[in-house]
Amino acid sequence: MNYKKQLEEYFKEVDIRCVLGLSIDCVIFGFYDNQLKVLLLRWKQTEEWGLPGGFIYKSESVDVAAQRILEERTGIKELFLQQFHTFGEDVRYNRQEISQKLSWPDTSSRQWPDRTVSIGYFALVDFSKVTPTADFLTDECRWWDVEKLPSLLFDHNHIVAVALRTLRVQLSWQPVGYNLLPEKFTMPELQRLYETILNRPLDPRNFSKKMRALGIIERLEEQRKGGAFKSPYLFRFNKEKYEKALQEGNLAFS
Amino acid sequence: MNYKKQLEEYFKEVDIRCVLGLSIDCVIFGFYDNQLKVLLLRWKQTEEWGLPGGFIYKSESVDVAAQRILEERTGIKELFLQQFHTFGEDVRYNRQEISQKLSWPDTSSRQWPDRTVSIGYFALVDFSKVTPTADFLTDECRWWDVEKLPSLLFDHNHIVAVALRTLRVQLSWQPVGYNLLPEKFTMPELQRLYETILNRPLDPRNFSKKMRALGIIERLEEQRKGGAFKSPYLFRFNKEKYEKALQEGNLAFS
DNA sequence: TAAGCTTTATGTATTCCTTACATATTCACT
DNA sequence: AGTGAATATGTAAGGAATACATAAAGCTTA
Repeated sequence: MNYKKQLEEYFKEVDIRCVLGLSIDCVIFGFYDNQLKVLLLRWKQTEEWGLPGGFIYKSESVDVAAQRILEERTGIKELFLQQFHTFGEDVRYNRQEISQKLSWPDTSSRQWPDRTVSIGYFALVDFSKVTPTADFLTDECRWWDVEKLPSLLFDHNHIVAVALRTLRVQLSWQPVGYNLLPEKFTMPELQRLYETILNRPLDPRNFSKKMRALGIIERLEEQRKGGAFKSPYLFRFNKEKYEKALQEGNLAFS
Repeated sequence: MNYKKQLEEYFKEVDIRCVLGLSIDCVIFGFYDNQLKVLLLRWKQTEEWGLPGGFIYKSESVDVAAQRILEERTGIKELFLQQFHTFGEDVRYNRQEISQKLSWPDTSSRQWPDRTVSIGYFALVDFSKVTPTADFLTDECRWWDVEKLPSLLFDHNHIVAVALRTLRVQLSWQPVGYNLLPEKFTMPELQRLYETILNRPLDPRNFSKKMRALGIIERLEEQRKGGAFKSPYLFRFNKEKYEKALQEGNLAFS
């Protein structure tokens, strides 16, 4: 089988070029249709889904590896990317089960150690800018509603849960959410984003007041037409003001 | 030289028993004399200081390894211990320089890869409960004022800086500071702790009000005698109330 | 083209939290 | 008994968070 051969080659390459026993897993968040989405890959010739991930070259910074993996496996460049936790349980998952599910070739000749420690990164991306594309290891790549994930490979459900918790905490600290929206967005869109991530309804008057008080977004004259209702104004995130507010410490959101 | 032999043996053991290319570094914070302290070790036959650290057994959870290392190298059990960052730069430090400084034996025969990725943990301990003790790799173990650290081995100054930043953020989020104080403490002691970590003065009336409003400490009838001044009341941290407040989300401190 | 439906935009009163600020008290020491 | 040093504490003002309701806009469709 061609794929199996490819996989063997890949593992051989990894064993030679990469740091043994370490991997990177990326939780890529996007926002669409008022839902927080996660980008998942379906492994070739299986119905098994998992997070995009990969390995670290022997003389490569882990941060750079995370960026590279993200780019290799999703085509996304320049995004909000942050390390959030390193997963080092002694038993992260049933290795035999995984090997079976993915029809992995016999790995007994590999250099790879029994246990893999994985460094978790999460990314926030503009949903509209991503074209999910499967790569040589996978048959399919698509967004999944974070609330409706299937049972994932490895300990990836757990990793997503930790990433999500981290995202929630971060959102209360600094307005990272902008990274999930296109350049121009409306106030209701922003509110939906917050409501979705924080998982609770927010009052539109208070939300608008608070967001505008932060002084890091600016209202454009443009409005978004097309809906069967009053056209909302468009806003834009102002990075300079954001950096300034960051330095001055006026950034908390509760 | 006996020590050099010991070191060789140790490295050999590590190569056999431990996960290759991964290490753990612990930043142990204590509080004394109104100063935030960090526990450092001086390597044998050198004047070089570094963080306590170690390696992970092949089938050991990284969290457990961190606890074990802490216990092995400081005698401390049961403490607040938390993973805060994984350091995976391609060049974390000048390896040759380190090898020279520590008079390491020739390591060319080792299994160990060129680059080590280190998982950082920070610990908060009751200063009075720790008896700094050097181990077989070190000549001396003592507390250093976090503001007056010497130039440390590896990238340990950087690791301490990141740990400190994390601690500051955490302190604004939840009252982790209790872990740095003995069971009974006075309000001024608690205030000094916060002032030290946050690096700014706080108003005693407001501080007391706020702390008591959190509802997680209780005032005892006891007072601390001995100073040439009004005896302060003793307080105790109430863990049950704390857990409850945590669940209800009433824990932020700004 | 008018009515209807849906969504957006917005102000005010109340409460709560944060901040600023000064003095009386206690205890040991002399 | 007086002194010095640290502790304990209340109140007023300002700012932020919350609760709450209605008018206007834009498309649909009758």
